[in-house]
Amino acid sequence: MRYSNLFFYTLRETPGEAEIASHRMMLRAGLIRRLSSGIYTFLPLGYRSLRKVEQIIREEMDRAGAQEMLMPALQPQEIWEESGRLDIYLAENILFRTKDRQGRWYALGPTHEEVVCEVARARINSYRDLPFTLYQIQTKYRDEIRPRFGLMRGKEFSMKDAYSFDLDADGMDVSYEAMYKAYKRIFKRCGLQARPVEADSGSIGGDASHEFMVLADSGEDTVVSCDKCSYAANMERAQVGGGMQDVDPNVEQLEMEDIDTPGVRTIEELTAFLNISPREVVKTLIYMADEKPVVAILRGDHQLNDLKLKRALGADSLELADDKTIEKVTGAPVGFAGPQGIEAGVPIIMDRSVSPLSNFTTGGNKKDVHTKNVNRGRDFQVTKVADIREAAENDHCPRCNDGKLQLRRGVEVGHVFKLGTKYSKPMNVSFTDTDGVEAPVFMGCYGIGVGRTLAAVIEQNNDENGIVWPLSIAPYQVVIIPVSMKDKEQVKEAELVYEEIGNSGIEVLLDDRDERPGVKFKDADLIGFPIKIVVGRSLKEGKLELQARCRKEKELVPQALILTRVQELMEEIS
RNA sequence: CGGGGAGUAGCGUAGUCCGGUAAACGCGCACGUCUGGGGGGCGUGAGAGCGGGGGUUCAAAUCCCCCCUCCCCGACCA
Repeated sequence: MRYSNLFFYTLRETPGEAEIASHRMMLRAGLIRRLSSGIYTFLPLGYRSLRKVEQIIREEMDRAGAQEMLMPALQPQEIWEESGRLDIYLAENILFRTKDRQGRWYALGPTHEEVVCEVARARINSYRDLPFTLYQIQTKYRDEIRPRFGLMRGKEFSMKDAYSFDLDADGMDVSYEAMYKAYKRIFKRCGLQARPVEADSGSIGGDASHEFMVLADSGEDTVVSCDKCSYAANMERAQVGGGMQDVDPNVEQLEMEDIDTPGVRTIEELTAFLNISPREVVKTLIYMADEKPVVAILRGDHQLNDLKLKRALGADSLELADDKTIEKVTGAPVGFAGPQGIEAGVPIIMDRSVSPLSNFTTGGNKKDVHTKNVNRGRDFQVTKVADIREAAENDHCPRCNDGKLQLRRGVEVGHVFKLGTKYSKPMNVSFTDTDGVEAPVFMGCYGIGVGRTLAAVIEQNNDENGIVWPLSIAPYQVVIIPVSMKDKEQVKEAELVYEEIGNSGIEVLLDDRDERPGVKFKDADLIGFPIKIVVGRSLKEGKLELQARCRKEKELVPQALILTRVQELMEEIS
């Protein structure tokens, strides 16, 4: 391809809409263009890279034994009723829906569990028909609450989604493992450092799941990892280790005492008012779990993790209680709750870190009053002790003895789930086993955000001049720049090299624009082609300049050797 | 949806508080010219009526009302 024929543009200045590196650079390099919030056009250069990511995914999925198919984006609403997910998705307002001329409802698929189940059950009769794994690369539609960061979160986005079907849980584990391994290879080939972390399965549901995270400051998730062992988890799920010591029996339990704390509601206000550490305070939160009030208590310097609380309670829904409920449960307005004197029958869930505390300060369950020297056992009883707080920097690792937890930001590029029979039961995907008994299949589902992966690659591979594409997914592998289009010798040589390299199967772009050299160099760096050949002043000595985008050094290569040297360099940087 | 910010030429912005009579600047674009190894110089020129609608006023980018769009922080997810 010649620049003179290429549909592209680059922007000198950063469009105001872009905040993070990948978004900025994709706009500046002319890879994508926004049509509307969360909706993007892939321009030719960006689309080439996107297709390369897709191709890597295809190769690795096929290698893992999965089979590609293509399901419809437009889905009749009935199948969503059948799986029982329609209400949930409608409540979340995430579906793009439309009616046909007959008034029937359709949804633009936000995901494809329902459709794939419909397909699979048509085929599966006997245990002999299992196992298999299907996948597709499809555009998904989700009315996201907040699209952002360019390709990172869109209303329309490309996703590879795969679904495995197995006889039983063991089979499912094998399929899961195969996908897990394939994912590692996919991200590695894309030039990404992605790390699998334990994850919450969210609205897709299911038992176990891992997310593949790319560490980046711009990431929307927080990744918790151990500095000594391999433990890593999404903040949503991250456990907290450390001993669960009990109260020191030698500490004398002092008399409870009320303190007047007018207008003091938050932990910050309280610790400032009393001049004590938040570690000596117990914070009391009132939640509604499945419509019933519960009390959660944790140390003043900790944050509650509501997903963990929800799991500890085995609840389906969990939300903060409203002011009215809080008054009813504690007898005081918001901000003065304490575990002592809670309404009878309301369960109290205590975070493990509260266990060793004695004579602590907490809300007095009266307006403008806090109470000190509160003690568990004497002053209140807990229903359950559990790990319900958010992990914090330097917390103990839950898996190894001496590790400390670290918090980093990450981008979720892939997610693998063990679904079990969550969809196969309602969707009636079953088979007859060897005993002639009908049983539901065990499913897994496996997603990769294709565009998001592309963005993550740029997030991880860029410098002040632009993108530094890994060879595997660069829009073109090599760019040839004749320094002056007025120099006939340079132009002639550039054309020859362009032919030679192109004929060898390498993807090459010739910058035949009559631009000043600085412009050509800047564009090449911004778009980030892995290899650059400059035909310039050294041509007089019969030499060409060769440079990898990811390296500082340039080398002079005799004309006759350029193809060989390019091939070697490609080998070196891949 | 709650909180914060912003819509002025293809892009980046100034002007808005304190209304004032051809809407400014840089980049990009076109033409000419000098140049030709990191977004070059000089000159000439085209391009917006200020997100949309309504109102106030002698006069509105600027003040008031309504609406739309975009970005950032939170809940959601690949």
